[in-house]
Amino acid sequence: MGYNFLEIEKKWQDYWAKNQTFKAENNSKLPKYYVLDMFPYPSGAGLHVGHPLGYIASDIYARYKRHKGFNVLHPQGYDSFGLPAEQYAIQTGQHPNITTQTNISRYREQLDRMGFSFDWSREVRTSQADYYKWTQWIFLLLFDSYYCKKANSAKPLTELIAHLEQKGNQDLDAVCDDDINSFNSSDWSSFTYQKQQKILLKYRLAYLSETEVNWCPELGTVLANDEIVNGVSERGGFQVTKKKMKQWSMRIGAYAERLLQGLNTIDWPESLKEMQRNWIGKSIGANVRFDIQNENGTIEVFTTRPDTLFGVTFMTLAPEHDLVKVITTKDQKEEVAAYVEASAQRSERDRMSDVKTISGVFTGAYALHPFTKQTIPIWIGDYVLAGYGTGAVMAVPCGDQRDYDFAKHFNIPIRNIFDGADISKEAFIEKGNTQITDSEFLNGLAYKEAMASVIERLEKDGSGEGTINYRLRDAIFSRQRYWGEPIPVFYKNGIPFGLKPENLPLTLPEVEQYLPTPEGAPPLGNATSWAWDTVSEKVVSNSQINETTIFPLELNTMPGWAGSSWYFNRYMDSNNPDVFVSKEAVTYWQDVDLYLGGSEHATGHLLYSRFWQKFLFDLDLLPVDEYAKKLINQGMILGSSAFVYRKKGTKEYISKNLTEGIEVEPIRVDISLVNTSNELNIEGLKKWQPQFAEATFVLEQDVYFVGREVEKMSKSKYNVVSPDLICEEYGADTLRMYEMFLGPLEQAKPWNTAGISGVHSFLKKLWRLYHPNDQFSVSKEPASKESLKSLHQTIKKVTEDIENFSFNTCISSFMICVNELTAQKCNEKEILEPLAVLLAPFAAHFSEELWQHLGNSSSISKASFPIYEPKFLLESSKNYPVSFNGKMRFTIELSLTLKPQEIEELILKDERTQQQLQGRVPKKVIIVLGKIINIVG
RNA sequence: GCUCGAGUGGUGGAAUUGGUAGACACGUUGGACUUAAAAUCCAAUGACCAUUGCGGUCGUGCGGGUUCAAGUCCCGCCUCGAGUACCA
Repeated sequence: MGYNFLEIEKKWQDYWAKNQTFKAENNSKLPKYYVLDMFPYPSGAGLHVGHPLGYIASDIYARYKRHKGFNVLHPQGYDSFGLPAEQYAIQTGQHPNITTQTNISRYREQLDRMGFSFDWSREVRTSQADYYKWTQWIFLLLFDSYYCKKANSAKPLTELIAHLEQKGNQDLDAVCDDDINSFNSSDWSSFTYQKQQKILLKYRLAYLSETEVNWCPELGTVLANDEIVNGVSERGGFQVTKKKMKQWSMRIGAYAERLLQGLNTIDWPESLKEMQRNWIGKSIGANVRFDIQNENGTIEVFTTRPDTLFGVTFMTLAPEHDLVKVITTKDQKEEVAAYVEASAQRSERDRMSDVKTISGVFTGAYALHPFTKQTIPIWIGDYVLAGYGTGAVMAVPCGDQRDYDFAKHFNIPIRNIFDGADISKEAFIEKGNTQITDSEFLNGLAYKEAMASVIERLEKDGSGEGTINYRLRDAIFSRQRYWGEPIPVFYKNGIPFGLKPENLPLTLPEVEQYLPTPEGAPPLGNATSWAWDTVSEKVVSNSQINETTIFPLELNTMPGWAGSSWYFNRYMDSNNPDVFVSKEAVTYWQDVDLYLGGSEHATGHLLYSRFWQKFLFDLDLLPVDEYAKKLINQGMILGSSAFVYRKKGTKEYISKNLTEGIEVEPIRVDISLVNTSNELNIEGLKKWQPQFAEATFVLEQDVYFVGREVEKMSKSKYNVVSPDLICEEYGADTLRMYEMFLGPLEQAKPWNTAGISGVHSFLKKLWRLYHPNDQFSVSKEPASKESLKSLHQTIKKVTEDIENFSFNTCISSFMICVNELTAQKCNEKEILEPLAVLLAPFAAHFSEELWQHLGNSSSISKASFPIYEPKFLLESSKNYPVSFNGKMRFTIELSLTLKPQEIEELILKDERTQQQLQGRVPKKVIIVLGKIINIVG
């Protein structure tokens, strides 16, 4: 009996499940460690070999930490609301819940097969009412909070109301919509209840607003930017238009600065932090107000270069800017109207893809320079975006390339205010030490001082102030979809009210049709009985509501990121029906110590979840305001698609190396029809799809060679490799180790089974070493010095490498160790015992089996990790190996005069060397001119 | 365009952060065992030259530089990947 992985793996998976080996306790004297994976969306295609990469890595670390004496929380769950299940429901009428359940069971089966040490007793599913109850609850908290800039924290809305009652909105420093007029306390009390609620909505962190969205009439839904390809919907290819809609939004902008600063406190990949920084897009500058000539009012602009204020020769407004209508002169009216109309027609995609075309039109109006009072022509141009800054810019052609191009195009004069700069060809955009000239009080100053000076002056004159702008937009929270969390809100006279928390969850109703209603309302509009039996009661219980009336519920659902923005906290206490997470649980677990997931979530999930965490922290519901101390992005495992080449317009397929000079269309074929030498199974292909049944093949050396291309693994590309087949053929332990051996964790790499036999034979080799004649056998004799040296070298290397998440080199170390032990014919218990524990995080089932053979009755996961003891390496070293750089002539000459003894003396004498060595034996000493230059060891 | 990241044998990838480049594995070649195959084990394997021995020369995308010493640091390019896109 050899290494029977199928039997061993089944046995231990059953054992772990039965004994709940990996259940984490919420109270323990052990230090805690929380290892989290980004939970998967259970898609119909099942897992492919790319999915488990991160799970394997986190599982290795979680198991390692258990051996190191930590109480490890390593949970898993499902992000189970989402579009594919809904699409499937639309096509087939099957309830998304059924699809989701089926997919989850399949995922669970696959995950179990790989031997992950998840604590399944804490599983969460975002689509389950006992989970989304709390998602809705958090929504209500956001709805009932505002952001106080003075405290730099979210606060309950009741505090805002108290302030408004006392002082109106005077002396209030809160984040809000920008269309609020000022009022005092008596104004406030004179407002109708209706009006008061409207004002409050402008402060709530979850608020309703008119937002421009990508509307697809055919699909009856709003699309995200990445669901639109070339101006039409990705799904179906339908026309997409701009539409203003009332949408729920989240004031994530209030947290922009804290989200930015928080990045400095967490150990996340620098590239990911950089992405978030860019996404938040902080820019420091000034708002400057220009009076309009012959007109009441001002134009406010945002600029990052207030130092160039004297270089302004025109201004540009976004076509959508409110003032356009007001200031345009009679003469220009027609032209301006036409331009505004034209740019409204252009989709954002158009405007983006066509950055080179310069367009604009003069309004006929003039602004006045705040200092010189000179007149400045006001233009309209679509290179200015309504949504950023103030929707208007002061154009400084000498210092900004776009302004420069615009000025050149329309023959607007350019003023050079940079001393000695050449602006004959392009703008001078450096911010260095170049002095500014021709700028009154700024003359002779450079960028930095000029900035400060201008801002000071603007603030004194009241025509502007230093300010900070963020690119980060508030996040739209409404989706016109069925398969998502219902938003727990109802309307009275158009004013939204939150349900009472005790009435949650507001469950998703049954509908006949998953499509929008004929009137264009979201799918929830199809619910005939929704809630009115169950919810009307709850609605009525709200004190503000007239009890006899029933009010409409919100028909939109929440976006995909709602449920995933707080799930990591739920795991800490996932079965608690009374709170989203208990104080005790969160006090013990605090935060995630290690979070693993893909970098594609950089500006989505990973930003929104940080936002919710900070919000819940502000309300004193969580102890920390960053939830993940360390994050690692595992690289994607890519597929290697196979292509056949059809000669254009024929049914003739040409082997890869013969296609040169022939016009061919590459067609993807299923990779199971291709072997590792890229030879095609032609008979298989003919059966695979009818289009190939009649095909003829042009071969080279009697075989058809396919082309290969590395791309994302996907069902539609026929390049998916399932882990089940690998487990069948080699076992889960081999799969786990091979995926790690493939290369560095963070790196993207194509899947390739070529090397898997190496990892598999490593396990077989180790198995054989302790199963001579197919019987388990260990020697009780003390181990040889050589074996101990091999073992401790491996302990040292593996421990270091696990800590650095360098799992690929760990596996190399194991292989070296086993090769050495085999060569020494070592089979001592003294070696095997620690080696089994060392290997346990990687080959979990394999180690359990050996552990049992060694006579242990409990799981190896309770064993403590072996400790490296330097003495085993020291004892076996007798001499200092010394090397010299053979290329250096004088080095050789000197070394010739030094005998090994003298070198040893030199080493012992040198204080710095001794410090550096700290008792270790040097591997190598570099000596130049009789001085120790460097020691390696 | 801008911002990050990466370029090492036939292949995946190591290299203790400036110290013998190519660990480990795949593949290839040769050998052992076997009637044979599978499995297993042993040896060779960066390139070129010399192989009657020792060996020698060149080599980490390209061109420079710093250093006793550079895959690693600095300057200038080239190629690929990711993110972002008129952000004032």
